[in-house]
Parts: sequence; C-alpha cells; structure tokens
Amino acid sequence: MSFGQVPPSANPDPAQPSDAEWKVLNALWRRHPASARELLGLLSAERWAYTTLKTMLDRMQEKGFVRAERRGNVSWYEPLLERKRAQRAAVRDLIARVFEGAAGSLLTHLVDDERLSAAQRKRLSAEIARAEREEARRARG
Amino acid sequence: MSFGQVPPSANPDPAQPSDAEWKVLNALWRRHPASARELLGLLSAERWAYTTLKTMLDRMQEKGFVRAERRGNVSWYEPLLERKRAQRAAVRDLIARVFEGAAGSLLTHLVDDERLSAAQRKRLSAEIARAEREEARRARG
DNA sequence: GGACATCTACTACATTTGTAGTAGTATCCA
DNA sequence: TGGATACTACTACAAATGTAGTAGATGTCC
Repeated sequence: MSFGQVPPSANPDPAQPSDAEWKVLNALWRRHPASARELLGLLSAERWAYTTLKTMLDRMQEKGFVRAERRGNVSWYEPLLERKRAQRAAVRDLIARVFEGAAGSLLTHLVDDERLSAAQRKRLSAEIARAEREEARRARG
Repeated sequence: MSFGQVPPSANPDPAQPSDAEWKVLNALWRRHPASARELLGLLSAERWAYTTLKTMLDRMQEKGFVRAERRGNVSWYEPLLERKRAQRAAVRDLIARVFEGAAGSLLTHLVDDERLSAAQRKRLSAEIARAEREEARRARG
C-alpha cells in the first residue's frame, strides 16, 4: 500500500529539540511561566540535578525554544514554540527520516501495527469523516 | 479529542539509529547486500565522502544495525534490523517523546494537520475497515 | 611485475547532548 | 545583621554524531 509523497518543505524547520528538551517543553506547555524549581518538580521522574535542568534551560534559551524573564532573583520560563507546531515539525521529521517522505506509510503503519482499540478506530473514522466534511465545505467555498 | 495512552513498553528498544544511520538503513533495505561503493551511489544525494560512509557503516556494525561479509577485498553489507520493526520503534519513540505516550494524538494530528488528499482518506478508511474485519475475525477465534 | 586504483582499518576533530559541579550573589529568617 | 538557603552564571567532561583524512593492503591492467 502506498499513499504518495509529501512535497519537499521549503524550510525544513531547523533543529529539532533533543530528547531531554522535549521533556522540558512538555512540562512547560503544561505549566508556564514556571521557575526552574517548579519545572524540576514537574519533571521529578527524570531525577535531574537542579543544575542539569538549568543547563538545559540555558541552552534552550539560546536556541530560541524558551525565554526567561527575571523577576527578583528568579527566572520565569515560557515556551516560545507552539506545541502543535513543534509536534508537526517532529512528525514531518519522522516521516522524512523513517518513511522516506511517505506520510501515508506512517498512517498505514499506525493503523496496521499499533493495534488500535475499537474505540480508537471509531474515533479515527469519525475524524476522517470530519476532515471529509471540512474539505467539502472548503471546496464549496 | 483524546484516544488514550499506549502501555509502557517493557523494553524501549535500545538506541534509535541516528539521522545519518537511517539514511544508510533506508538505502540498505532498498538494496542488499551492497558494497560501500554501491551504497554511496544510492546515497549520492548526501554527497558524503566515501570514508564518511565507511565510518557510519563501521559504527552501525558495532551497534548491530548491519553486518558485513568480506568477499575478497570488499565488504558486503546487510541490514540486521527489519524495516518494519525499526519503523515501529521509531514511531513509538516519537509517540513517547512528542505526544507523551498518547498514540491517538499522533493519529488525530495526522488526520487534522497533514491535509490528506481525498484518495488518502479513502485508503485510510479502507485500512481501518480492514483492521476492523481482522479484529472481528480474531475475536471469533 | 610494476604502476595505478580501490578498499579497509585506524585516527582525528568539532559539535551536540546529557549530566553535573563550583562560585558568587541575592534572600530571608531568627 | 549575620548565617543558612536558594538561585544564577560559568565551567567541565564524557559519549554520541557528523564528517573526513591517512596509511597500508589488495586487486587489476598493460
């Protein structure tokens, strides 16, 4: 089965966040602005040293992933990436790298291999139907 | 919209191939066994020095991603990963990292954001229906 | 059988990533 | 007001990654 290719993107979104950076971003999207101390709490599963997290945040600031605002002695961090956009970039990256540009292969793969539950399939069908209607609406103008 | 969580995998498949390693693997799955020289041809878009590719291959061999068989002066490489499995691991990794374990979010994201063509939607629906039947068959035993 | 091409093995090196320590400074509580 | 705490800025360092050079072994063609 083949769904076809994704058109080559103009600007392939420079620099994906690293693994650890995703963890920080996920925490930040959940709660922000947040101090490093708060984030460390949200990321307690990682068992990072406080300074480890600080280093991450410093670097992410340089990369433009987050920004910090100093209030008194404490820096308050906010994400500069929109979650959806970052996710989209990550998905695109995966499709390019792993599925050689064939977005449909990823979909097929998900449906075939991820053992969706009946409920998930149902929802997915509904989503497709919704997209269908959306498209039709757009087409009518 | 939410589809639910993926169960935490027992062994989270150690070490994903790196970006460059995926390129090599994709070439190898396309054609193997292949010599470094042949692979360099398949990967001409990368404009790698021959020795760069060789280094990649050496490392991938250490990691158990490929194996080499020496015939005469030349090493012939074969992938040791099965493509589907590697893809699955990569998708799982993405879901964990980017969608915090919610496989359904990825699906929703794809359907919503990737602007599937009508044809793609149709195929996907068919895939779902197929999975549906499959599931029913399994259920009947 | 020697000159030339080709391969492999080994080494090199900058960058990124994960992980944290240290030192200096700002805060706060008794 | 001075000591304990907390926070920031800077430094460190190993492993992984991307990229390639060099040298020595091997094969090939006249």
